[in-house]
Amino acid sequence: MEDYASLPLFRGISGEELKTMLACFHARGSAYRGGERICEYDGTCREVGILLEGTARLVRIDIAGAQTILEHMGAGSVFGEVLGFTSYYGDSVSVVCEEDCRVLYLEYAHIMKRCHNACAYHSVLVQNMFSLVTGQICSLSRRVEVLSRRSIREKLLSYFAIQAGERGEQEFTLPFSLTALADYISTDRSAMMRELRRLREEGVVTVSGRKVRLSTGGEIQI
Amino acid sequence: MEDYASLPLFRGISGEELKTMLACFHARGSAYRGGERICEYDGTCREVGILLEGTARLVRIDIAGAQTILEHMGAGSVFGEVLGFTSYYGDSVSVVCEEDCRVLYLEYAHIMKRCHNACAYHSVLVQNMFSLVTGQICSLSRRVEVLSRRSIREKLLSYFAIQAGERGEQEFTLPFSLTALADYISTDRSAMMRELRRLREEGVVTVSGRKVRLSTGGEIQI
DNA sequence: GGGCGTCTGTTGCCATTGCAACAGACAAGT
DNA sequence: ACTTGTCTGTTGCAATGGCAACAGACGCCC
Repeated sequence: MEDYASLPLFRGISGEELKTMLACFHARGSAYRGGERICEYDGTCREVGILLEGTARLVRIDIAGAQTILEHMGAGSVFGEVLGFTSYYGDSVSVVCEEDCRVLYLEYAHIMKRCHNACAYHSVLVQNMFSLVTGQICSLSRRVEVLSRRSIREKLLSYFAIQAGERGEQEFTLPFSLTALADYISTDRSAMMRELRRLREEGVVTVSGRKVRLSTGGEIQI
Repeated sequence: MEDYASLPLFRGISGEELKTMLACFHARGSAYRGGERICEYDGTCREVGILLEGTARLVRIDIAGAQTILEHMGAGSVFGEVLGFTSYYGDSVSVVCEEDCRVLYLEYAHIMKRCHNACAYHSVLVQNMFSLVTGQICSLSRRVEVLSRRSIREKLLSYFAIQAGERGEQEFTLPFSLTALADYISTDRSAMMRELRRLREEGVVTVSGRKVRLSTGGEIQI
């Protein structure tokens, strides 16, 4: 049974009940190594994946080969084509493993249909899934908030402010490498480094490695 | 009872049952005029709104007064602070009425809790809500797809390609004014007009008013 | 140790873009 | 008819940012 019960998706569901549910949903597990492609959104995938262990990213690769990270995922994250991301015109969207992953798959149709077994906690699962998806909206809207800024400086400050706000502190550690951060805010890495240096010189932020500290009042002087 | 049954949120729920459910959820209606603020995401709103009639937009206004449209909503759209959007640090997020609106509010807590009345279609409602929220993810991720392009030209072509793809045609009508489009892709309006003219001169697109036509193969030559 | 890959950090150059400041078209309201 | 507001369309100018092309640091594997 493992420790499924500790996953957000199964919160409030007893271990016994979960066991029968997983069978009912045709649950299956898989493991992946770093760099491997977990799945591709090509219109055929009708399952929902739950990341049990490891980290992964949802990336879009366009015709020219340019990559965009759509989402970062850690343990407990859910993904799946049915959850709203779609690919367009030669662009490919796929989930790629970063650190070695273990994934649990559930059939979407079984989650959504009224189950003829009428598992007692079926609706609890749907509600949990709902709150996970809501969390995705939250992180996507944060991304839009950052991307909609006009200059690199504003993008950085907006991103830093959001991070600091989530932690409730003026200091935090980036969940990214700086290279990935440039990707996240969709700018040229060297241009971002340049701007980062200016921010440092002006004393707005202190950056060392992945540690970032906003100077007091730093979030006001946009 | 009106025509609630035709709303995506209530799909599959019979009129009689819906009546008792609405009472159970403490549903209430409101009407708004164009330009009015429907609600503000200030941490106090625990309801889900369903747009019955009219159009509205979800906008963020930052400290400097700059507006960003986070979402466009038509009849059937759901909104609410509990659905994932949040505001940060003096930025205000609110739903603003465009065309005169009628809105139905449901209490989020009642939707999510297992109802002691055990309405038969409670879980259908949750599932419908789930698919609406999934649709929001879809539109947000499209927005990210557009915003993550580096140049105005790429943003426009990416946006056009997505629109054309949704309609399944090379010609379509913008749901926006050009001014709002510049806002959507987060660039300076005049710079966008300039780029639009270049695209027109190069024969990549034909733009007249809000009608846009992509030249055949136009979506390839990014 | 040597090779490989990824990440950080830097610089010069030029196209792109944001900004300010226009002007005309059009609709709605008084 | 006049005002008001919003939308479209344009231009000059300055600065921002993207690109190419570096070099050093670090970890990993053979």
